[in-house]
Amino acid sequence: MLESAGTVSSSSARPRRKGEITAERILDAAESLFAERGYGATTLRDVAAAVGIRNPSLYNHFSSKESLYAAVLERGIRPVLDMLSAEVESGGEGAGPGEVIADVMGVLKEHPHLPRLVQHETLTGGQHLTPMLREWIVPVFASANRAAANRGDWREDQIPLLVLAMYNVVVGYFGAAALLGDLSGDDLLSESALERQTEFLVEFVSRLFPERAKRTPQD
Amino acid sequence: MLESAGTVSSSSARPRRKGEITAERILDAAESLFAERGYGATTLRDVAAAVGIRNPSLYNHFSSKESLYAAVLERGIRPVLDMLSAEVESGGEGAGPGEVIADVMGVLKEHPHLPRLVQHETLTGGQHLTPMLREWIVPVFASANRAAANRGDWREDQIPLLVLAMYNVVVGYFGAAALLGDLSGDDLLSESALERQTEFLVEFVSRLFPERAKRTPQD
Amino acid sequence: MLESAGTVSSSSARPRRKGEITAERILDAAESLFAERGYGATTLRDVAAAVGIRNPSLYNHFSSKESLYAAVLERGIRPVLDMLSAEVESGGEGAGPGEVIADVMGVLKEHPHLPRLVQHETLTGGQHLTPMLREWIVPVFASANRAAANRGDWREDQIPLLVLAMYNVVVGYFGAAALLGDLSGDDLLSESALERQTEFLVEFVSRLFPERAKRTPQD
Amino acid sequence: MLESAGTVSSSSARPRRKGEITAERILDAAESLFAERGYGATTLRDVAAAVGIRNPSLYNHFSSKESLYAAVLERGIRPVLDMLSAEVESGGEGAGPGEVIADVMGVLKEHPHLPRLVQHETLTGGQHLTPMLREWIVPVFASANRAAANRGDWREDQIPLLVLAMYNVVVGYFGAAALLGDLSGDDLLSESALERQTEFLVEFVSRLFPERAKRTPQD
DNA sequence: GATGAATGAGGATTCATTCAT
DNA sequence: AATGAATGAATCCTCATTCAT
Repeated sequence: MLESAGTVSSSSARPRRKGEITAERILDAAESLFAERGYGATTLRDVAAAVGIRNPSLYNHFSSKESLYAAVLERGIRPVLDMLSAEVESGGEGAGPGEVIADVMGVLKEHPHLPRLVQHETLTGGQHLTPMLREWIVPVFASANRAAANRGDWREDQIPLLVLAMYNVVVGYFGAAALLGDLSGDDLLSESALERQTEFLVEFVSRLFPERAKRTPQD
Repeated sequence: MLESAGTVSSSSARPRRKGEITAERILDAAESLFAERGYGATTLRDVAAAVGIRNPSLYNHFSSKESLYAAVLERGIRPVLDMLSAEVESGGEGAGPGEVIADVMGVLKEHPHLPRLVQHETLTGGQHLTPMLREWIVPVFASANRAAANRGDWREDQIPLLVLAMYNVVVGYFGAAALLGDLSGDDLLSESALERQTEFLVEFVSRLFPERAKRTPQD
Repeated sequence: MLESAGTVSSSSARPRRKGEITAERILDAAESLFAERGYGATTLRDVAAAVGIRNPSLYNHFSSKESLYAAVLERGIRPVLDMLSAEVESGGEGAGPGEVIADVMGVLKEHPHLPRLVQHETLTGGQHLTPMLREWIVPVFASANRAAANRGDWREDQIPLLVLAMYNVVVGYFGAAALLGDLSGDDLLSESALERQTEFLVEFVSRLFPERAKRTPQD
Repeated sequence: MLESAGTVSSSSARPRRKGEITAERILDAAESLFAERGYGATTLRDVAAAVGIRNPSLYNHFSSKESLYAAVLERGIRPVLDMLSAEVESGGEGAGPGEVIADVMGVLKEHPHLPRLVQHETLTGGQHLTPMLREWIVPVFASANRAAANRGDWREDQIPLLVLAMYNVVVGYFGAAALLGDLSGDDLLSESALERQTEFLVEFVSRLFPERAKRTPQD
């Protein structure tokens, strides 16, 4: 998931300075812990311990807990937004909802902490979302609404609810993974489980937008 | 359990003692704050302040933060479980998915903090869920699975994912209300918004289980 | 030790009112706890719990923790002082050190908490000893010094140290009972153990004041 | 272990780091306060104040109040045990009871808080004594018993009581010092007072084991 | 006489943060 | 870049005490 931070001494293509790599390791640890416990319940001591350094050393890389959190969100959310932007820019024409879902799942599979991170943030009102990130949410939602509206299958005033529902289905799966995994013994984040979920989601949207053909002819 | 706190003035069947009413107010405040911030990020000082008492007075009613949290979960989740149990006991025959959804939304409308509470709990792995509550989750999930399987519309191995998806759609709406309300200006928890969401959900499930008749040829 | 507080309804010679008996029970519980833990580490909640009442009810009988403590000391120390006074008043002539020791042990046997109580008090500098009690200590010590000096067996400047030593031997036995009992399994406060200790003490002092006859002839 | 803290100025063999010296000062302050008030009645705030640091800084050196207490006991009791062990190892042959007493007093003179510390601990049942320390008590007592039994002056079943008595005489002196000093104006812990007490104790034991020659006819 | 409720003061402990080294 | 030490603020919780009932 995180190419083993092990010995970096060796010759890497781009030689990272030690500090740089430490910052990265801090971000990794913080991402995991913030995702698990949320901002308020995560302590910098735990982050430092996970990295293997002492508490104050974090301040050599991030100026405060808030800024570390912002950096984690930034780094985590960026690729998703990039993907969605690309999707949007391409007009969303080629890609049906199934393809979009599959693409999203592809990105999330590589960043499995992100959805929980976002859910924590969402639950608490998104107070820590940087303004920049907040600015992204509205247009992404809007373009998703437009895309969905294009399908023509739903009443216009239900479109936002539908988008929200899809968001919750996708993101909620990751959020529930810990508890359900604990209760059932299955690992919902395993390679195969994620594949099954992706397949399920494609089927899921295909039922919600049944007549894909309908859209393109006259559009 | 919480007959609308409305007029406390006089002729009540069971005269509440002062402490009882305070305990209830503590539960109310705690429910709201725990729902907003989660267990770890909620401070007893804030709970006390919301009730209008001093911090140590909480301990006249609850022996610890944990026990207060347990009481909040207990009180909040009980009615939902009761409703679901009733639904299950009635064999689930009469009620189609739409009706169940509508019933669930009816209960949640009265306990709008509950879903966020449960989402926080879910995200953090449910460590604070009392064993009693954990015991409930599995059978409820199982019976939901059975009910969904009866519809015959989905591949068997997709049924649990479908149930989870429905759970996330229903619960996620409440969880996102704060952030979206903040961004869009709409109050997703208003009477009308909840009605719209309920209506949407009925439509939503009707698309996922399209041919209701199909199931009960001989029933 | 405390004639079973059980049902008091019955006709006692002196009919105690309920409150009176409660105060006594409070003193009993407090004596035991103060002896065990000392003043600072004993909580009124524990005292109340031992009596079977709620914390604030103590204030119907004693105006504060300090005054309860004073009452415990007062009640406990009084009989010892009385005995010692009597011993002193009788001129100390008839009684040899052995008899005095035996008498002291006889009293302490009935008040086994007292020595620990006094030791706690002594260790912390006796700040809580009521002035009245402090006033007693000096003359009792003085008369003990005189009695010991009369024996003529010790250098005069060693007399106070000798008295102190005897005091420590007698009182220390009770103080060590808890720990030694725990380590060895024996109950140092059992009837038989106390008898053995008394016998030992008589022997002990007889060695320290070997020539008892010496004193009386010409005195 | 505690090479007289005297001049810290400069040329010390092992250069102490600042933290090390602070930890030592914390131990000193804690030893004094625990000895004065016992574990329960001593607050970390007072310890910190005595050291001249703020309360939470203690946690940079000791992980909890309990562990600080354990460290105090450990550091304080160690030298006494070492001395007693040496005494025991040397077979106890050469040294008569008087010499042992004098040696013990020599050590305690350097650690005048220790006896009170131990008395507090003893009074409350020794709950805080680390298991390691508890393990020491039994063998030390046993070897003292053997040594005393060797003298042949006492009935065998009185030996343990005799050892306990001697322990109480020695330790009790320090415990009573505060109160008696307060009442009489003398400082029982002054150099001269301790010398007088040592001299007294030698005399004291010589009376309890009068005929030293008796033991070693053939030795 | 007893108690439920309330509370100011304080107790141990944690946390984010700073700073000299 | 890392850390040991220090700390103000805050956290959960306890305690002695009060007061209305």
